[in-house]
This record gives sequence, C-alpha cells and structure tokens, in this order.
Amino acid sequence: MTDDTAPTRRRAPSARSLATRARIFDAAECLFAERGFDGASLRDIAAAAGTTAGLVGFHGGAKRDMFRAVIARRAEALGALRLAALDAHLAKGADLRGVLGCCLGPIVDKAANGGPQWRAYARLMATVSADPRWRDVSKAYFDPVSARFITEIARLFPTAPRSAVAQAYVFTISACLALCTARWRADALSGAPIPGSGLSSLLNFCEGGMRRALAG
Amino acid sequence: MTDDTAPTRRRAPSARSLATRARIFDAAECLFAERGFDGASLRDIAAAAGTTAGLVGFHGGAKRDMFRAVIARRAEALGALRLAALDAHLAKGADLRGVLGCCLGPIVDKAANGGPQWRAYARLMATVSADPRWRDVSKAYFDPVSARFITEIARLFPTAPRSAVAQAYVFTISACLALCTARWRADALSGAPIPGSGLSSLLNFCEGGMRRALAG
DNA sequence: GTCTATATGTAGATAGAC
DNA sequence: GTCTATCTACATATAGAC
Repeated sequence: MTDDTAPTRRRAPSARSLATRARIFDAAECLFAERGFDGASLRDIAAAAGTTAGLVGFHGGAKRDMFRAVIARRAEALGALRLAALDAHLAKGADLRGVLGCCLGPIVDKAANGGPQWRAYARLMATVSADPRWRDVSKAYFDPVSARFITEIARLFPTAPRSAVAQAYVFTISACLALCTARWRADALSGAPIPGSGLSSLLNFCEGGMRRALAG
Repeated sequence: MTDDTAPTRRRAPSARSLATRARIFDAAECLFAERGFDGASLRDIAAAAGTTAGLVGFHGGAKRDMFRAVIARRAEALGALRLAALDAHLAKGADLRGVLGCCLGPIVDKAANGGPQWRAYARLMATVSADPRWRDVSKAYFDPVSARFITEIARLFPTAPRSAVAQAYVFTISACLALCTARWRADALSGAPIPGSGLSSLLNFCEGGMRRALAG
C-alpha cells in the first residue's frame, strides 16, 4: 500500500509529537466541554496542555476542525461498544429494556467511571446533540448508530410509525445526557445528592416512556 | 413611594430609549440562543438591533449581566403561567398527566406558537439548564417553580423518595426542551418531518416514564 | 516534520460629548 | 439621561525559522 517512490511521502510523526498532540486533544476535550466552543480559546487549551497557542493550531488545524476531530476521536469506540452490546443482546432474543441498556449503558458507564476525559466527552455529546450549528457532526458521528437503535426499537413496536420512534429516541438520549452531565441539577432540586449511577432509574424512565408512547 | 426631594432622583427613560432597549434585548435573546453566550458578540447584537455596540453596553450593562437580564425578562411570566395552570388543575383533583400538562404545556406552546423570541427563549432555557456555569441563574429563576412541581408530583407517588422524583423531573424537562429545540434531530433520524406539536407524545413519554420509575 | 514569532482582526468596556 | 468615539487586550491564523 505504501509507495516509496512518491515524492510527497511524509516522515512519520515522532513519539514526542504524538504525545504533545494527545495532550492537546485531551485539553481541548475538557475545555470545549467546560466552556463551550467559543468560550475556550486556543491559548487556554495550549496552557492546559503545557504548550503554546501556535502548536495547538499546528496539531489541531483550524479551531472548528479541531472540535470535529475531538468528537471523532471517541465516537467510533463508543459506537462500537454500543453496537457490540446490541448484537450480543439480540443474539439471545430482544426485549426493550435490554436494547435500551445496550444503547445507554455504555454512555452512562463511561461518563461515570471512565475518568475526566470521558466525562468531558459526554458533555460534548450533549452540546453537539442540542446545537444545530453542529448538525453535520451529529450526522457524521452519531446518527448512524442512532439509526440502528431506532430500527431495533421500531421492531419491538410494529404498529408505531418510525417518526414516533425517532421522537421517543431523542427524548431517551436527552434524558441520558442529562443524567451524565446535569446531575448537579437533580441534586440541587432534591436537596440531597442522588445515590448510585442512576442507570437503572434512567432505564426505568425510558422504558416506561417508550412503552406508553409507542404501544399500539 | 416616589421622593421628589431626593437629590439623586433620576429622569424617567424616554419612549425612544425604552424602544431601543427592547430591540436590544430581543436581539440579545435571539443571538445568545443561536450562538451561545460567548459566540454572540455585543457588536453582533447591536447590528441585529439596529444600534451600536456602545449602546448595547449602556442598556444591558456588562455582557454577563445582560444575559441574566434576558433570562429574567420572561422567567416570571412563564413561571406564573405554569403555576396558574397547576393551581387551576389541582382545584379539580390531581392526576399525573394533568400535572405534567401544566408543567410542560406552557413551555411547548410558547416555543411552538409564541414567535421567534419565545423560540429563542426555549433554547436559552435549555442552555441554562444544562450548563453549570449558569447554575446561579437556574437557581434564581427556574428552581422555585421546579420545586413546586416536584412537590406536587411527589404527592402522587407517596412511596418514592424525593431524590427519585427530582431525577425523573430532570429527565422530563430535558425531554421537553429537546422537543422544543432539537426537533431537527428527530426529523433527521426519522427521515420525515414529525407532525403536530409533539406535546401529546411528550406527555405520553414522561407520564409512562414517571409511572415506571416512581411507582411503588 | 515540528515549532515559534507575529500579523491582522475583533472582542468588551468606558471616558467623555451631547 | 442618552449616546459615540476610542482604548486596551486578546482572539485566530500563518509565514517562516529550525
């Protein structure tokens, strides 16, 4: 596949360069999540990564492109995790709660136990899913997996129109991302911190909601 | 209440000034909603309002204060609408779907039929509810009404802990704001635009979700 | 291929004119 | 009380050094 005769062949990146790049992407992930795309400056990101603003531009390209790249970096791994869980589940029959568990479980788990980078990534997913400015990013990185889950859920509610299933799926994802990123809100409203990961109450809510909204 | 002898008494604002101020706040509402707090510059807002950047500063104060004022401007009216509906409903008994209708109906209605300013405001509500940077704004303008609804819902599920009710409420509001602001997402996922206001499918989803999550 | 110094535009805020 | 001209600082992007 390589073509040594090509005059444009590039040198492989050094280990040092790769490490710098990783630090920059980690910092960008956290700061975009905390302050939003416009609120996080390349300088802030550089400082958090321990480098300079120019280097951020070099490794990440234009700011908008870097944001896309940050989303892309984990999208495939997360999507694969969710789809693998789905396939494993479907192999032994299919029930709504199980499918929802495959859909939401990996997200909730990574956000809760995957460390600060995954926590930041969950917040970015919420941003991208809610903001029409990033519509193309949703479309490229999240919609394919979503479409698969919608299809499987639709199979469980043969009489429901696909538009209703899609609507219920959006409600579901929105509740899931609220759990991952806005826990402080529920804590504040309840007066006391809420125990556990919240996955089971999320699954209860979404399962009950879908049954009520989609049942023939 | 007025004190004509006070040496610091101020002149009443002119009609022209009030009109300018209203245009500035309308423009800020739309642009903060579209581009986020950091993405919308005071100059953009000035241009949209047909004035100058300096005037925006004069009428709105510091940018952060102006954002707060924009939220405050409609918060009271909307909260009053929701609470009035709730009180009217409670007077003739109480059922979950009715309470949820009072909670979500006014928001969905204003976002769908209240014109571009209310549509923008719904998006701002979603931003504020999701972003810990605006936690104090949520707390001041939205939490009191939320607490009231949570209390009424909790009354319908006497065995559920308040923390579980608060969690379910957050899921509910999150689905509601997704309906108001991320319709394009459901449309894209379903392949066809979704008919109707979506209020009844939202109510179905949240009612079913709450029953499943909170039932003894 | 990797990194730095700097150009160019625009941000938010305000002193002072009307 | 109302509005404008302008100030300082920082944003992103890139030309060119290593």
